[in-house]
Amino acid sequence: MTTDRTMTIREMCEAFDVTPRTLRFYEAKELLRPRREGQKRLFTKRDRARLKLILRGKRFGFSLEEIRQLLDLYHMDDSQETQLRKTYALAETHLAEMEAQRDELNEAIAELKGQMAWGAKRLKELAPDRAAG
Amino acid sequence: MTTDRTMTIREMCEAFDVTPRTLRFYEAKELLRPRREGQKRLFTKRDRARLKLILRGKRFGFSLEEIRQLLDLYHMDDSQETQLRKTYALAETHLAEMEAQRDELNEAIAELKGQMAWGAKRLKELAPDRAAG
DNA sequence: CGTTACGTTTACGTTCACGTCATCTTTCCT
DNA sequence: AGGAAAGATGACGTGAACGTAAACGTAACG
Repeated sequence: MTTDRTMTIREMCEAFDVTPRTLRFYEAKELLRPRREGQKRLFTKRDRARLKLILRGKRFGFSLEEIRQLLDLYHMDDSQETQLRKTYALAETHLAEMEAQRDELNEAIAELKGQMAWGAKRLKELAPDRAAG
Repeated sequence: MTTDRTMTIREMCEAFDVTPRTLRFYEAKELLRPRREGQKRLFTKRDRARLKLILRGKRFGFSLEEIRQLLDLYHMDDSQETQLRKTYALAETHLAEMEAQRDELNEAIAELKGQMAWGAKRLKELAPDRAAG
């Protein structure tokens, strides 16, 4: 019983803090494929997993088109070997990108901390009594 | 003698792989302030440092407006204490964001590696002879 | 049985971050 | 002097990622 309830568009919006427009837009761009009950969209557990990945991808600065490609990585099912290899290769590229980004991010964090230490020192000089934080 | 040569717009473009339009756009948005020699822009070491930070910020998904705020962090000079405190507070916020992003990125990397391991296994089953990578 | 709430499609509007002309100086070369 | 090369200033165009408004369906509620 894997909490496989289907959700309405409103429920999705509240759960993920997005607008209906956004979900319909993602569907138009083929990032989501909710089932239909008549006209109405029904979002499954699978859709929720994909949406989670989409939003994460966005936070990392990937475009929706890039994300669309990436989504297949998490749904490599019974594709042909050729397709599977292509997908795998794409995954390697993106993995490298993400690791590079993480490393650069760590550098940036270190630099920023350095600047803040300098700022804290200056604040301390200006007002030795009131703490800096 | 800190390599403090000023550079023309073309030299900047080649050095950072951007277009003239981009540099003029950043200036219009007050992210850069090159000096002028008559009409012509002259980019100093300081401008180069700022541009580097701008491009990095972009890779991390910050908007130009956010980046503009952040740039002050690296140029906290002789501002008033009040201003310095505000800047410092902003830095703390951004630092937290960046650390959160790094952590999430690490998670995502781990997940992706997991998926790739699964894919590699499937490829191995399909063709035990040809290696996967 | 009206209206309120939720859902749909279609279509035009908007913001960000530039790209792409068109048109003008300034400068350097022959 | 004539002309290409580099730089400048508008002004309009563009792609991505939605926002927003109009017009419609339908299902439940008082």
